[in-house]
Amino acid sequence: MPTFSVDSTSPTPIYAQLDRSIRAAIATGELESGAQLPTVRQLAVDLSVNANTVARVYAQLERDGMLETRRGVGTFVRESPSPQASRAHRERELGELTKRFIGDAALLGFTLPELISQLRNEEMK
Amino acid sequence: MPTFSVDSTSPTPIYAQLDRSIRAAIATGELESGAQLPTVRQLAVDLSVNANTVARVYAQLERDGMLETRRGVGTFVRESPSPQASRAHRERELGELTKRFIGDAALLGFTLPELISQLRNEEMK
DNA sequence: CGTAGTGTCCTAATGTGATAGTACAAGCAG
DNA sequence: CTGCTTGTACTATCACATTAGGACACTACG
Repeated sequence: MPTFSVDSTSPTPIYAQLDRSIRAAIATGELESGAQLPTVRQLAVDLSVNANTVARVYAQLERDGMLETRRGVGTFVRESPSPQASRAHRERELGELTKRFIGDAALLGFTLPELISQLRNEEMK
Repeated sequence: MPTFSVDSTSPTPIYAQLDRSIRAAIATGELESGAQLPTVRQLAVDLSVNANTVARVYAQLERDGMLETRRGVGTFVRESPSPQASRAHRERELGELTKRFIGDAALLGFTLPELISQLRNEEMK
């Protein structure tokens, strides 16, 4: 059972935090293909947020092809959640993402080795 | 002349992004003690943001003791902003950055180990 | 003095995020 | 079928973020 977390005091909207949490959980393998996510109502209780907020995140992730929902059954991780774009395109996008990540973290005073160990921590979760 | 940046398409409120940018600039020494910040109106133009939004961030940072404002003169970095106070803030921001990085990369189909090796490559440059 | 530049304050309007509550639709087990 | 659980849809309400525009207070400078 995955454990998502949101911070209701953060200026970042709850839906955005939950969206990233779920994407990250899938990316790290914490949520495997076909795994069932908590029900809308259950996750709402666990996170102390409104069920509508959870439902909208699930709906958005389904629109994005990450999840598959079956009415009356539950919500599951899709088999092939990553639609393959061209390799070159993906590499280029990743490069930009990485550059931005490093830049933002550098503004906070973090160095590259610290970022790597941070990702390792995520890997261990 | 520090260069702050905000992303109006991000779900994170502009005021929060700007707040973070300024704190980061001070924390990293990019903005030294006593340095003058851009004027409220000028920064608003630079960032394509409303002057009220900038003014409120400045006011908030002054309440937090980071800045000092002098009417009719400008806004300046306070002499001794405590570096310890920003540590928890930095850790939290790094957590959000990391989660976002992983989530965005997941959209491209990249997994955590791939991200780590990507950062390793950057390290070698 | 007058002027320009600065921060501050105010109102109004719009859009979004989050909530509560209710109701409906689809699947499964008895 | 009945009952339960699931996702979905809708209204209404509240709070906040952002914008526009204007007005005011203070300071430096000629």
